[in-house]
Amino acid sequence: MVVDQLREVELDRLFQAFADSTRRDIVRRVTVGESSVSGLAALYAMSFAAVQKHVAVLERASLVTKEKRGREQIVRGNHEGLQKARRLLDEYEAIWRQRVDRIADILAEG
Amino acid sequence: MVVDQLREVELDRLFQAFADSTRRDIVRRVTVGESSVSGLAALYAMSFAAVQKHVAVLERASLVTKEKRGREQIVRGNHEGLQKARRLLDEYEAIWRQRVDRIADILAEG
DNA sequence: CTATCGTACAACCAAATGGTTGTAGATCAG
DNA sequence: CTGATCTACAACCATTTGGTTGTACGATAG
Repeated sequence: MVVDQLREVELDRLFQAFADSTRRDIVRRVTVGESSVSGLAALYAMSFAAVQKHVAVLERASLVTKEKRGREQIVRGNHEGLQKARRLLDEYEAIWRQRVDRIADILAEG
Repeated sequence: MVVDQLREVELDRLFQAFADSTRRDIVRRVTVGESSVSGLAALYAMSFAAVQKHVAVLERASLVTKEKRGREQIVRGNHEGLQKARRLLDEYEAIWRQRVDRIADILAEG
């Protein structure tokens, strides 16, 4: 399925975005309350440009949105991306539970 | 906290492991039913060594276990790693919900 | 015993990642 | 207007990643 290829790329980006502790921290912070890019940059021991790149990665993964306000760029958490990741892991868990149930069935038969 | 640094590295590995569609597929398959490394390798349009590396990444992330059986190496899904990832995303969702609730409270007051 | 199978691992390569510095354009404060 | 602030983006660099091929070795089948 062609559609699923898109979905796979989307998931690649999603999990890739989560695979860095600075980015996870940014998601946490902007979910609690919005912040400018420079506001975020002040929190980490790295350059502004580095933080800017992290925000860009999160934006591409739909985990965060950016909105211009004056000369600042306001970053906010985006629930949708989060839900997508959770839903996938839920699927995996469901598969796992099915397997456990099947084994339980086999044991019950024996 | 020093302990949390370990946890962060662990999470890096976990999400990094999920950030590849081949690896997600492997997790799905070996969760449904165990498989040898060569059995898995036969499924994908890449070399045995490449699949071997993917399995190693999953093993390091505790998403999969390997066990020698004769000359084969049997790969199985590991529920623990999956749960860890889900729990983290649950945390994020909880933070989000708190925020939404807070906004709802503010609106209720107004 | 010998050939084959399944695995491990090293060496190599191209591309992506995570960081840097530097330059330049808006926007705001005084 | 001038200077400071916030952002964007390019160029560069080291390391990691995802793939390859080739070699070696234990376990199994005939």
